[in-house]
Amino acid sequence: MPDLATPLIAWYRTHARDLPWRHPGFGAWGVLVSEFMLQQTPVNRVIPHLQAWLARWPTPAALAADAPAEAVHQWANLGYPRRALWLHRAAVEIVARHDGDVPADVDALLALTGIGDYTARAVAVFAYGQRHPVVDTNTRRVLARAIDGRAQPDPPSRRDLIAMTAILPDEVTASTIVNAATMELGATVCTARAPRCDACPLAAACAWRAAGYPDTGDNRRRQARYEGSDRQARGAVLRMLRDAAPTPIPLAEVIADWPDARQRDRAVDSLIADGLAEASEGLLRLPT
DNA sequence: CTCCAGGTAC
DNA sequence: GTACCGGGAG
Repeated sequence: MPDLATPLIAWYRTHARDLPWRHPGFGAWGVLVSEFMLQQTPVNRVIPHLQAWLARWPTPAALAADAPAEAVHQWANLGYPRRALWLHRAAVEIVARHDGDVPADVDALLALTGIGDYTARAVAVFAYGQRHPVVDTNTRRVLARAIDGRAQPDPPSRRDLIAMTAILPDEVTASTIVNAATMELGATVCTARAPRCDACPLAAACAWRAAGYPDTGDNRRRQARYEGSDRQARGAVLRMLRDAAPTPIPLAEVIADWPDARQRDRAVDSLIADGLAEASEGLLRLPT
């Protein structure tokens, strides 16, 4: 196994982007909120929303004291609005179970709503300085190329955590940097479509490069089309509720001009099932 | 068309 | 293991 940690650390020192959540003292709550927003959403779209969110709710207790509707409304057009609901639930759980302090223990973090393997370890590592493997889509791609010699990673699995652990230095501070540097490399250099291998600190050690950049196939899931999808319909319903909030909307007026009435009804029902909307007396509103 | 600091529930 | 969940930018 080649040493990837040393070149990653050296590269990160000079190439890391200056992102808000990387500033010392940003705080565990700030890190947690940023990680929720960064789930499937690019950095540049997150930053303004993150700052507005933390200005309004500087602590888990502040968010927990407001209605879920406020969280869904503040989430605006970030996408995957269940994350807003989950973040609110997590804040309530943090107040109930941890006296309002974001827990540092991975298992305690995993027990919070909306937090899985990635987010739990990201908070434990980046907010609390612990040594754990932090594995996101960028990390999986870097490891697939540098170690396995494959163009694209397999679908996420527990093996990813083992693979990442294998390249982490024993020393805690260095392991934190390697976690961040691997994600950063995947986000800015070892990208999915047009990697800049001439600028890569791992070029000398990369198995994919050594093999001549073979096209090893692509086992990733294909994303469903968005145009005309149920997701688009849900987004339209929720946007209407946000724009009207706090005023509820008569059910008969909810995206009344949507071309597919069946799909519109399905969208409303699924939003209610997710807890993102509530219906009563013929009116639809954000969750109270 | 593709991609994106994932997680949940079945 | 698979399906589902937004929206914007390239």
